Amino acid sequence: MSTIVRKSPLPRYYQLKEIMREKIRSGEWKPGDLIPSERELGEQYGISRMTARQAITELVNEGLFYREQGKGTFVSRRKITQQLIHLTGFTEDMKARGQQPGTRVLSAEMRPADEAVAERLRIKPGLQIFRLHRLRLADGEPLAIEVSHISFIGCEKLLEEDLEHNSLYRLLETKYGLPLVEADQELEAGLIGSEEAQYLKVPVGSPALFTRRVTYTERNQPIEYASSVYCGNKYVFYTHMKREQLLS
Amino acid sequence: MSTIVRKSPLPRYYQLKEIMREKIRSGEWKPGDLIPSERELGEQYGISRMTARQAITELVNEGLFYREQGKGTFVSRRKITQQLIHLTGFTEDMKARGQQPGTRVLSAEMRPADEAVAERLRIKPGLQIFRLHRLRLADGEPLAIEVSHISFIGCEKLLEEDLEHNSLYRLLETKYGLPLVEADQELEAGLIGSEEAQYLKVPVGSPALFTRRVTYTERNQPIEYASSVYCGNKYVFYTHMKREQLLS
DNA sequence: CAGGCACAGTGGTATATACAACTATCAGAG
DNA sequence: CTCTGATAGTTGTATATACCACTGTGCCTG
Repeated sequence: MSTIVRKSPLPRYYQLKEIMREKIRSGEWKPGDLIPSERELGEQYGISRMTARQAITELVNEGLFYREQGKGTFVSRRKITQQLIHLTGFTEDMKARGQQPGTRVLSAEMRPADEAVAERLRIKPGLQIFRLHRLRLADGEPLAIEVSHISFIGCEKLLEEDLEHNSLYRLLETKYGLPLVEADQELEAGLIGSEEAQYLKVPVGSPALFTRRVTYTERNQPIEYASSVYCGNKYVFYTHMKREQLLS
Repeated sequence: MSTIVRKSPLPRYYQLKEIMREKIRSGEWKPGDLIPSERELGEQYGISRMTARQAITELVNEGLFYREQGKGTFVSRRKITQQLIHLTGFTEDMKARGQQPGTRVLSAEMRPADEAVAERLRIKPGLQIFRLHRLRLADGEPLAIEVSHISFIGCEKLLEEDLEHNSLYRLLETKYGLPLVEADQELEAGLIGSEEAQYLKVPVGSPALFTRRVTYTERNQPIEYASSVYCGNKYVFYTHMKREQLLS
């Protein structure tokens, strides 16, 4: 069992968060399970109840747990609430769900934008853009196919990146200085086609969730148009909605 | 100035949250402003630093404040256009899309909550709840089937409402005084089953978009659990996402 | 003048403690 | 049998305290 140490550079509540995340990932704690009480966790790891409580509270906020007064704290059945109104890439999304993201690059190339893509990226058709075709895995299993079209000055440098082990979004934001501010996304139900069926290892005609997303950097500049096909029976999209703004 | 009292039924940190919200609403605290320190707030309102900190932490989580270590806590600069994902019922949703909503009530009854529903509504299994089964039309064409489970004190009065010509959400908010504040929704791709196929007039095995939604009224009290099946080829779900950003 | 250091103020982490509110269970009274 | 009350265990709220990490200021030294 992992232990929590004083000397570690990381705070104790953070260490406990990671330990509990791992218990979910590994399946030791399953959805609906009652987890040990705050006092129990504190005692078990040699930290105070309030510190354990802080770790739990943050995971509750992230949607991994829910509490019921007088009864205890439980592992969520739905995995995410708040977090997903936030724009996340596949990598971040999977981590938030407690699954291990994986990627296989099927192709990466520069090529001219066709009309549909050009319109979404607000560029002229025929301009050279970076096109990335990836198979996405969760815990090693094929989950989705994603085609990204990226357009910015110098985007051909992406050809030299290792996109199997790096998050595209993280790269854009850190190395290329392109903050991803917001995105418009469409979701639609459909059926798996023959080409996708091979990659995803499911029968043709299985349910599929199609998503199309335009991601914007600063000044509402479109930078990516991505279209994905998720296996319908392996992926649930979560969203959180608010009725009215708290502030006028 | 408002004060925080011990006798109040509401917790102190909650009272302070409301006070600070009001300061933002009223313009006393403007975006970018430095707010008083945790110690200062505690002293000012006669509560401990940790209690003040809890109030601030929750407002940070809600995006109203951001903290900078060593400097202080500031009012967020971000526009409050955050709530781009509006919580809407079917009626409002269709109107926003420029289509004519229609409804056929298939059944409306009181009956005991099964385990799955009870958990989502955070009530005990077996409690009597209102169950509404509706076929939803857009411009006269069948679009979706929706089953709503509603639980609040006096919900049996809904049996007498005309729910073919009134929006359920509007009724709850206006007549029953139950504001619908937010909702968690799941979306998943699937296939149309035989029963649904008849109502929706599409072949069995057509693509379908399944949604499950828990709607909350004040104080995070779940009030409705609705599960819907949309014809996959007639409905697209739109969402707008923002990236969580460190403002500084 | 330039650089460095001390200091005060801020949020960040952590503990110990106490009681309230709520839930489930069980024993006992009626 | 049913109802009541006691009880133990849970999360929820609240306090007091302590020290750490980081930031800005300004004084002091070189």
